[in-house]
This record gives sequence, C-alpha cells and structure tokens, in this order.
Amino acid sequence: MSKPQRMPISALKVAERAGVSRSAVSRTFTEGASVSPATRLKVLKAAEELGYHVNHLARGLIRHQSGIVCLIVADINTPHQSFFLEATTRHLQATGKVVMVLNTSGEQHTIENALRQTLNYRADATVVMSGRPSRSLVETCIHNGQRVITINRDDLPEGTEQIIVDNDEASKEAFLMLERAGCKNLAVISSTAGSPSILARENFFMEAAVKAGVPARLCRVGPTNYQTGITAARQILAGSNRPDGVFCVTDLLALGFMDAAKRDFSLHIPQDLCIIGFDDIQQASWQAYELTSFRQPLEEIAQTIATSLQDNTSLPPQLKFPLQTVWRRSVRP
Amino acid sequence: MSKPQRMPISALKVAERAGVSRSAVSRTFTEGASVSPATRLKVLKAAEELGYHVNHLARGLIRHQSGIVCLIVADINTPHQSFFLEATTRHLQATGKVVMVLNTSGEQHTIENALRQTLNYRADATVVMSGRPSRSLVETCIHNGQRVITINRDDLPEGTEQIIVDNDEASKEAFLMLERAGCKNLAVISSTAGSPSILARENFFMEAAVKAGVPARLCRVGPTNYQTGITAARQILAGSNRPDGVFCVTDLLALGFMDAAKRDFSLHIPQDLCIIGFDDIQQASWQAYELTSFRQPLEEIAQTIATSLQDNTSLPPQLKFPLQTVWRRSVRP
DNA sequence: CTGAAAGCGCTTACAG
DNA sequence: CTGAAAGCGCTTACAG
Repeated sequence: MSKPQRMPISALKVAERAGVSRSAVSRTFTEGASVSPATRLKVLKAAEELGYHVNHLARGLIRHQSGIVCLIVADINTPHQSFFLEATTRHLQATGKVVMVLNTSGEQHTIENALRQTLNYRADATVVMSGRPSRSLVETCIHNGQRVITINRDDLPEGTEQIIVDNDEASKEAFLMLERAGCKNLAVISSTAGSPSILARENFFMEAAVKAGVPARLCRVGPTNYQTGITAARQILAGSNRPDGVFCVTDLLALGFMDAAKRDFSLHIPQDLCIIGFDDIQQASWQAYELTSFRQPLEEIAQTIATSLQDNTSLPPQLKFPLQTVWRRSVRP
Repeated sequence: MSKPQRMPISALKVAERAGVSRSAVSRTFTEGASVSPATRLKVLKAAEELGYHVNHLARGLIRHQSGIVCLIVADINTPHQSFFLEATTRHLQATGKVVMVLNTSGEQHTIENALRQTLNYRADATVVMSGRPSRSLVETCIHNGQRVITINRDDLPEGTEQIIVDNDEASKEAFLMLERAGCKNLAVISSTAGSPSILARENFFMEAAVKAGVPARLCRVGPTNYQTGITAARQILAGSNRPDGVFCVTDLLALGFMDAAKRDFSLHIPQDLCIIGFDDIQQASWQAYELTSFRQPLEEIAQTIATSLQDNTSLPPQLKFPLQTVWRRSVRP
C-alpha cells in the first residue's frame, strides 16, 4: 500500500489472492460466462482490493473486437460538428463502445494518417465526417473487417455505409419559402469548401430557382464560417442589384451575413431581406438572430449508428434522414 | 484479391511473403531498431502489398504504453469545450498520441465509468476537464502508473498534475475595468454549476468590490449557458436598483444577458450598461456582441500537455497560465 | 462449475 | 544484422 505499484495489476494476481484459477477471474468479468456465485464473489472482492481492471488491449486482441470506434472529423470547434461529436460519443458510450477522435485538418495526409490509426487500433468501425479519404485506404479498412460509416458524403467507395441528410428536399423548400415570402431577387451564400453537402444545397436551390424563373446568383468567397458570411454580405449587398432573399448553405454563414446586413447596411430582417440558414445550430435561436433554418437530426443519426454497431447489423447502403424546418423570424411568413 | 479477407493480416504473413523472420518485420516498424536497408525494403514491400498495419493493441500490451490518452469532458457541444477539445486532439496527434474522448454528463456514475475506461484501455494519461472524480479512482489511476492531468480544478488528490488559469488576477482586473468605466452598481452573473473556476471568478470579483466599497450582488439562476444569461438579465434588470456594470463568469452567460438587455430593456451597451465576459469564445467577437472578455490560452495549454506527454516529463504540481484580456466594445474605455 | 493449455499479435533480450 | 524463443494479459475450447 505505501509503495505505489508502477504496473497495473493483472488477472493472475487477482486469481492468486482469491484462491482460484485465472480462468475464473476472466469468467467473472465476461458477460454471461458460467461462474458460481461463490467464486464470483471471491474474485470481485480480490479485484476490488487490488484495484484490478480488465485490460481491454489484451481482450481486444483475442476477441478481435476492440470496442473502439474511430471518428474522423475536422473543425471540431465548430457548433455543428461539436454537437454531432457530443451526440455520437454519448450514444456510443451508452452501448459500451468507446470513441477515439481523429482530428483532421482536411488535408490529404492528415486524413490518411487518421485512417491508419483506425487500422492500427483495430477499431470496430470508423465514422468518417470529413475529408476525402483515398479509395484504397477505405478499402483496406473494409478488407480488414472494419465497418466504415460516412456522414453526408456520397463520394466514397463500395462497401461503405452512407448516412445522408435530405439536402435535396430542404434546399427546394428553402426556395419555396423565399418565393412565398415574395422575394424577387435571390442569392445563395456558399463557401469554397466544395463538400458534397454544400454542393447539393447550392445545386438544388439554384435549380428550383431557375425552374421557377426567379433570378438567383451564387456567392462563394471563402471557407464555411462566420467571417465569410460577413464578406459575402459586404460584397453582394453593396451592388445596385441587391437581393431581397438569401439562402445560406450553413447557419454560420447566415449569422455573419445577418450581422453585416444589419450593421453595415442598416437592413431590417425580414422586412428588407429574408434569410434562411442550414443546420440549426444553437446560435441560430439566439435573440440577436432568430434565424429560420433546417435542423439535422443529429440525435437520431447518432442513435442509429450506436444501435447498428451494438447489434452488429449493417445499415442499408444509403440511409437518408429528413431535415426539419425550424421557423423563426428571419423570413416573412 | 477477389475474396475479401475478414481478418486483418498479421506480421507473420508479412514475414512469410518477404521471406524473413517475424522479428525482422517487427523491427522495420519500430523506431530505431536495427534492420538492414535490404530487408527493410523487402518487408515494406510485402506489407504494402498485403495492407499490413501494426496492431497497436498487441504493441501496447507488451510495451506497457498504449499511446492512448483519455480526455474526460462534459458539454462537448459548448464553444469553449469544443475549442479545447480541438486543440488538444490536434497537438496530441502531432506527437503520435491518439485521444479517446469520454463524454460525461457530470453525474457521478458517468465520470466513474469514464475513469474506468481509461484504466481498461491502459491510457498513458488521462486529462480531466469535468466532473469531480472520486479520490479513490484517481488514486487507482496513479497507482497504475497513469498520469492524470486536470484542467481548471484544484480539488483533486495528490499526484495529480494541475493546470489552472489565473482566474484570480482576471476577476480582479474585471472589477477594475468596470470601476474605471465609472460603474457604481455592480452584479456578477454566475451559474449554479459551482465548479472551482466559476467559484473563483465569483469570489475574487466580489472580494475586490467589497474592498473598494462598490456595491455588488451575485446572481445564479441556472446552469452555465446562454439561456441563464437571459433569465438573469430579466430578473436583475427589472428591479428598481438596476446595475450599470456586470461581470459574467462565462461568455455564454454574457451573450444571453446582452441580448435580453438590448431587446427586453432597450439598453445600450456600453452607454447604459458595461459588461464583461470570460473565456473569449468565438461568438464574443461577433458583430452583434463585441464583448470584452478574457482569453484562455488553450493552444498553449494543449501544447504543454502534448510535449509533456511526449517527453514523458511530468508537469509541476500546479501550473498556472495567465489570461489575456481582450478589449472590445462592451465596456466604456 | 472449474482449471490447464493453447493462442491472439506483437516486441525484445539472447545468441549467433 | 538476424532468427528462435519467451512473454505481455487476456479468453476460450477442452476435459473433467
């Protein structure tokens, strides 16, 4: 007790103290193994006294199931991503998994490294939220018996389980909302990121607009963040042909756009300008904004992933979730 | 090639294909082991062809170093926490570690479970950002040769390496700033969370106020979030004895307070009311707020943790980082 | 129900 | 530089 032991204690030590075989201690810690109540008690007592904890590294080694799921994600510090991360870790933990987060900058080599780690640690599954992993590496994951689940990207190889959100539907709906509000001159504020989701939102909105014969322009002046929203507003609102209805491909863009519209151009929302965002991040509901937006069903997605991993039953090749439109005050009713 | 292999391939297979011993393949993948260029090349080639990846579970088992560091954190979806998470994962990965995030709700049993996982996976270290882990479990971690690093909590057992931020200094400075701005009637908006950081901020501000003889009251009407800021404002600004200077223990509280002050009470900031936040989250700099605040040196903290883990040299028992005051427009100069 | 034994995939002295 | 062997801490048929 007085001299701290440097090494974790092993099942063998517990067995010795409890006066049973190492098999017995193994059994008392594995779900549904057959141990008599008496020996189980002895083992539990000894384990408690010694501070024993099953070594999941060793267990994973022989069971070929590490219990680890890797999350490959970029921009963790962004509201939407951090919400998803929170939901995913919570649900996965509830089913006994543990999540390893691999932070990628979106550059090719960092995401390759992330994929490599997922392989190194023999993760049961990897969830890809960012980046464009090389086809070959993803294939290696799958060949290794690992499941790979992707969120909002449809550009990945066969064998991958894809979860997507109905960007199509929502973007058309956004157009309709603006049209109903009487907007005659539209703009979609996007970013230069070019991810599948972003592209889909741009495309479906623009398409709906041309189909209806309403003029709409597309604006991409930087990465997907608040500042780009500001820059876009300054650029697009300064011209003579000012839009009166704006669809932002992301709430962060919308919030920046609103701030610039109000402060730099003294525009009133929704009277002078209607605006719609996407993702329904927390800040969208703040009193300074009250942005109408589309909510991604993050809880449901995380839940789906967790139970699918728990039951070890694979998802359909492509699973599409609906978005929920959240009406607030940035669009005239 | 056509029939996908379910199991990851092992070093033995690589050795066979390369025509060397398994030791040789092990050596080519361990830093600084002695292998001739020739055999290394053969091994690398075979590994590439087979899609081999060292099993870190097995490696961790024999090296007694998993390469994993656990982050125990609550409220991941909060701006401040998600920034810290981003910085930490990034820096740790850069030094070859991988981070496992354990999402705790702040309830006792969830944090105990998290601590247990950190033990199960034989993490090299655990970084505690939330909750009040039981003394005994933390001691078990340390007994097991694991390092435990805490952020902004000074209430943990011996052997723990504590990183804190100079709440003392900053809170006093906050008072001084408000005093210099001519505020005569102060309030500190806090929460019911009662974490060491929050308590420290309250206390040092209040202390400075009474010492200077300026009236100040303390308001705690809910958890540490935006909504509580709103509630606090509605409560405190409605009375006859309205404060003209407010210190919010967190930016999120401040942002909620500002929104309510502006919208529900038509107050102008900083003319009618000066307000100071804490943490300097991204939203504090948004045009709708321009909140003056204190920045936590998250990058430096993450960096410090990473290099300390890399060099395997322990931190001083208590390491204190200064805060940087970020002037914006919510306080009269 | 229980224990002795084999084996998971690796690394590291130990000889050569 | 290289290989055969021992061992990390576990689990799981296999007998009893």
